[in-house]
Amino acid sequence: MFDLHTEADAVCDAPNMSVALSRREDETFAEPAPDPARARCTTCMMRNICMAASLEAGEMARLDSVVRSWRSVKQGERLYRAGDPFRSLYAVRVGSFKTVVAPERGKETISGFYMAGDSIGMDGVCQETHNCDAIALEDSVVCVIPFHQLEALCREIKPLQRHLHKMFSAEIVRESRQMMLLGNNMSAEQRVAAFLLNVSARYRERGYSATSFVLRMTREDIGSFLGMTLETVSRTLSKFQQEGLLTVQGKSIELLNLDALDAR
Amino acid sequence: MFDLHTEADAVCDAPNMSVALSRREDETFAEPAPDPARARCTTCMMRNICMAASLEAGEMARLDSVVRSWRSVKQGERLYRAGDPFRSLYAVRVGSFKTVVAPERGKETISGFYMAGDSIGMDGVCQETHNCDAIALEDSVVCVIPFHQLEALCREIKPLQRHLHKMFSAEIVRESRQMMLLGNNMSAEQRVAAFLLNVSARYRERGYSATSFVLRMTREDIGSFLGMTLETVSRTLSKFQQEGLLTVQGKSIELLNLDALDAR
DNA sequence: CGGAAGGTTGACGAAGCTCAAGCACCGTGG
DNA sequence: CCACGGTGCTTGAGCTTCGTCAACCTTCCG
Repeated sequence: MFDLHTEADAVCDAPNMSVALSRREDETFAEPAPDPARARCTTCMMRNICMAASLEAGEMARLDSVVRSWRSVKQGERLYRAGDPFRSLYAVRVGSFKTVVAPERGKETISGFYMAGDSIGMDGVCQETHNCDAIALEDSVVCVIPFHQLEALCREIKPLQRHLHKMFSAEIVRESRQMMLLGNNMSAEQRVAAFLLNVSARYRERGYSATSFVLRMTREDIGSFLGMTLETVSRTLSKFQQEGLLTVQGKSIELLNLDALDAR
Repeated sequence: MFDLHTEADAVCDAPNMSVALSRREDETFAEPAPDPARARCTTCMMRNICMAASLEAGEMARLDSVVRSWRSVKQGERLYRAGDPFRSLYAVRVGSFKTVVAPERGKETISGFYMAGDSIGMDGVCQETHNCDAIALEDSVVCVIPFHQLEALCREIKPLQRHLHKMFSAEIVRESRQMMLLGNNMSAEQRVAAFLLNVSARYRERGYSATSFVLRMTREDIGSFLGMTLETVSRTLSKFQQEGLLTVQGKSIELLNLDALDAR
């Protein structure tokens, strides 16, 4: 039921997908029997932007043997919570997630949005404890990548080690860009425009339309991510619509003028 | 001139240090002759919070053999610039740095402050190009850690690999905390208080006073880092002083009530 | 079909930005 | 030694943007 063909379909149809997935991850379970239906990097649609990127066939097969299980997470459910022990990285196979950081005092903040092909959980390595909640924005599926095994493999496969380091570093760069967006020399309009262009670019990378897409998150999520209120997000989108930069209908967005958005 | 004893002195006297350091890094130079005066992790005051943390003696010696050179950077000079090819991580041995990200358009932003024992440059891994400028806030010295060699060593020394991954992850966590601080549900007062407490804690970790220290950066730097103007930083500090939370005299700060600051 | 969650829009106020003026500090050069 | 200029810091006044509060609408799902 999850062979190459239907898997490809599932990925392509990700936004509407609601296939019932019954097999659950059990990370403490020692050595599950080989399962022809389990995750396979070698055939995954996301292999070029995921952990396996730039590996040769033989190396990818070895990675395959580490990524033995996947897990399905329903909309609104948590993949992990802050404080959970860290054991694995997760590669989003289908669907999308938000990560939420909650300070001791103060309101919780969305620290990132992740879509198919992105990896989640790297924040957990340093204290061996997850540092945020990861919540599914829609019904989703992730590959489970046991971190100790991945580290062991990285000691043997240089390109995999290199790739893991690049993933860590890319997350650092992504966050430092986000910090720049939040640093108050950027107006609400600039932030929303930058956010839309970012989402657009990521859809494009994945082969979807760069100009017409559905935002999986709420206005409140966007506001939290961009450091403003949901009202301001809403007003800004309305204003952009009035100016003919885009059309917005609830969560559906159509960008009409990427250049003008970029010029903000 | 840079043996165990004077090195320890140099670290302790970091803020006032102005020793003339003449030997420069030459990363392309293949195999410099062993130099008794070069950096030594085994005897470095910072070894417990730096790259070498948690290594055994033998392992540390191997790391030593990779960290063969250091580089001195005068106040205001750049350790590297955005766009420079990435080859090495740098561990701050003496002094302190700020990192500055500049977008295509828009004002540049301070993305971090780094003091002795911190490592800089992990943002460069993902594109093999530095992603920000690193500028010395005072006359400083860094250890040069050629990244390819470090990766090679990580494939052999598991605790070093683990430590490198934790450093990456800690940088991610640090940035996501900073993003939370910038997300606008925090007032200027809360941000400044959190900043001061953060600096305080880092001085404490390094054995300096947690309540009395000199800020090496300008008000403008702080403002950029915290997402506000230098005027607001100045006003906030003045207000804290009026309320008896601290005394401020230019760059010299004395914290009088850590708990009250924390309660902001 | 009804209720809850999410989204839009308006009115008002306040936090913090901008602009401006003046002061303190420090290294340089006469 | 002091004068001087530059950089950084402080403080004030007015203004703008965006947050807050509130009312109402839309959409979705059980």
